[in-house]
Amino acid sequence: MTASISDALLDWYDRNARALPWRNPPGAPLPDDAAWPYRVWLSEVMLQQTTVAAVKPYFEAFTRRWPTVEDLAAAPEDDVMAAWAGLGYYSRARNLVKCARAVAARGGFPAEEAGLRELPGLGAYTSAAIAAIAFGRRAVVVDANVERVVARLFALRQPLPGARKPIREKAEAITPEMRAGDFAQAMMDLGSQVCTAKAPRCLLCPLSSDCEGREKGIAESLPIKPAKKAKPERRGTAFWIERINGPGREVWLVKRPGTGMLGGMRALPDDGWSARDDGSGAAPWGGNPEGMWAGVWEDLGAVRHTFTHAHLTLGLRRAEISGEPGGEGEWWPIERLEEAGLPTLYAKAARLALARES
DNA sequence: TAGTCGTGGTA
DNA sequence: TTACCAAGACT
Repeated sequence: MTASISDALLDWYDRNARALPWRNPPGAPLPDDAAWPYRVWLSEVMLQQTTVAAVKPYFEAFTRRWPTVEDLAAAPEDDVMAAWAGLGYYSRARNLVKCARAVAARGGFPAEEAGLRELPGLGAYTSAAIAAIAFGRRAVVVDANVERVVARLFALRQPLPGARKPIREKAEAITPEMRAGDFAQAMMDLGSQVCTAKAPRCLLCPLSSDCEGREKGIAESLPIKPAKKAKPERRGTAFWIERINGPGREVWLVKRPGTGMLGGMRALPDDGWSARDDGSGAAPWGGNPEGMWAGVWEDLGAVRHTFTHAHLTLGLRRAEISGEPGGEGEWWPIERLEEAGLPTLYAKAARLALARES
């Protein structure tokens, strides 16, 4: 019975696999290409908590700019962070560089799940996925799609996260010896296109005749998840400091601390807002906005942004100065602001500031 | 274990 | 508009 589940799923995958830039066609031998594990690894890291549609342009840009893991290992971390801007979860980008350098130093990716698991940014899911997809190893690959499909297939009513252990056991039981990589990707394709979180399309499902959840009429309600906490509302202020330099204008950018929210990313200076606290309203280099440059501030309005665990209303104030703002930072030509790699929050603020200009 | 950490699409 | 959520890792 368990063997027939993987057979039915692989048959479905052979006919319905999505064509993706990082994907080997179903049933095809592993590519004999030194960059193949690199491309699998890069795609898997990018796909962590991130949709296929969002990843595609970043994957194309990264592989065009850094075709091999050695190229990425040699890149300045700042360049990689800037290239990652907009994709979110920026600790992934920091770990990406660490991992690339570790892999380049050891002469390639480990082919076994245990070796992969020791690399920065590779947890249980990603190491299993790379072992199976890039190297053809039998590995039990469990992501949110697999959790959903398995919970429904076996009518597992226990709520998450407690259900993780029985889910893993069931996933282990249906993972085939051969084509484990295709099987993993088939489970994820099924979860994203057929066995979806809302309104599963059981009529199209190759496993519907095996599905206990469907039989019992509870598939759509599974897996049971804990209620989410409400996001707090936060307020903060960012500062758009501009100067004229020759023919062009420049804006003062800072770099955020390496850890925490938007860690390591370029940003506008702000008043110290965080997911836990409102900002002070004061500029970071000392004094309140009415002090040092009394009267020079122009109120540009505010942008809204939602993070994983907070809503933020970020007010924006503008000043044009001739000296230096003080503190660490750099003047950045506004003409080339796209290249600064601002995360989306500050990209929104920049659009607001520039919409008010000229 | 539970909290932290982005973003954009969708209903 | 709001709430959910997507190929999770780390602490």
